[in-house]
Amino acid sequence: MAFHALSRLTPRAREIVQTARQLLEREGPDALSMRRLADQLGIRASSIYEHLRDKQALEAALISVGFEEQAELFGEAVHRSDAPIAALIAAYRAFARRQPNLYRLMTERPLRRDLLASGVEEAAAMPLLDATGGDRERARAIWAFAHGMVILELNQRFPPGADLDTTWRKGIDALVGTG
Amino acid sequence: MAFHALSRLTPRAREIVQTARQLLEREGPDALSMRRLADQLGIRASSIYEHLRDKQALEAALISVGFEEQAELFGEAVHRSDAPIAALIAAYRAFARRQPNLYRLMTERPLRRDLLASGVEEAAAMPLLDATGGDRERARAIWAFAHGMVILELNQRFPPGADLDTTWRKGIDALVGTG
DNA sequence: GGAATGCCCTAACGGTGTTAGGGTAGCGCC
DNA sequence: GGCGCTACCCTAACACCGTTAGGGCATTCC
Repeated sequence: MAFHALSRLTPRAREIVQTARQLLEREGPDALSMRRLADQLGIRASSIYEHLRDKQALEAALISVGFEEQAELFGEAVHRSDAPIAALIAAYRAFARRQPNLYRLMTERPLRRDLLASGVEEAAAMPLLDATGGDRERARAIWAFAHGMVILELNQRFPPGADLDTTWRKGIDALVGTG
Repeated sequence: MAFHALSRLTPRAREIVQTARQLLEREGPDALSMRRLADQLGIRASSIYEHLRDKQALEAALISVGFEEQAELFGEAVHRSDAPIAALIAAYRAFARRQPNLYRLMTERPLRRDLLASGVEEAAAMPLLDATGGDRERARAIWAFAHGMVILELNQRFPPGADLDTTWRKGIDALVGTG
């Protein structure tokens, strides 16, 4: 199911995107260059353009995959639990920690929505909207808190000793109320 | 007072940082290259290295200035208002909207604290800690929410019609409680 | 056999951060 | 007056980046 976001790509393009993902996550954002990626594939950088229009398209494909996986993970979390919001938030944090570089790529700049696989952004957002009973305001506030916590944590902006589990819990309690 | 963060730099280095700030804010992050900056100054890129160790040092100087200005603005907001947290959050949002590129630079990656002017990060964080009466957990949760809202807004991640003023208000109300 | 498709190549362009090594104008000091 | 020092700038080059132009070579299909 995780390959649907790439269904419009040729098989070779899919391979390239998969390799790019491993490269990004294993060696960090600076390693995700067309030349480094080509090295990894055993070809020259210019050959990549035979399969993907440019680097933006590559990044959009990676982001699409990320959204699709989020949709799956978050939907599952909501369904499995009787405290759906807390479960979803835990899944959100886990996603970011497991693949911090992909998470950064997905959030650090405005999205090129015209390059994304259609529907993936909405699919990733849906479980939270479900969990809040369709309350968009609350969903947005919770999302903002979760993203803020995740990215400040990834960027090591909290003091070393900070008890972030407690901060998460208190923040969620406040924003969810009796949800 | 906004120049204290640069007090360890030579006068020429200060000029370069000021020019860099204008360039960053007026033409965006891609414009902040050593060559573009040098053009703006009427010199060659390599001459900049006479005054600043490298680009990281330049960015650290910009970030230091940003923290110092935040400290001043946030401190003022807290002192002027009888709803200090709400006032501080409004100032936080205003800072980010007025200089989005500097705000991004300040938050998008882990800080090189060894390169910052000493004390500026703490000075910027102090007003919020004051406003929460020293409650670090609450301060962190509020900060995470505020940063999340700001950066998602800057990155245009909310739907076009979203009523963000309401989201801000509800989020703050929930996190602040009767504060 | 001939055409089309898929995939890769070399070579180059203009951009990036950065370094090595050299120059020159102005100032204080003997 | 001349010496040295400081502040400031220079050219040339290196290795990297994304990207394009133009060419080659096998496999597949008619």
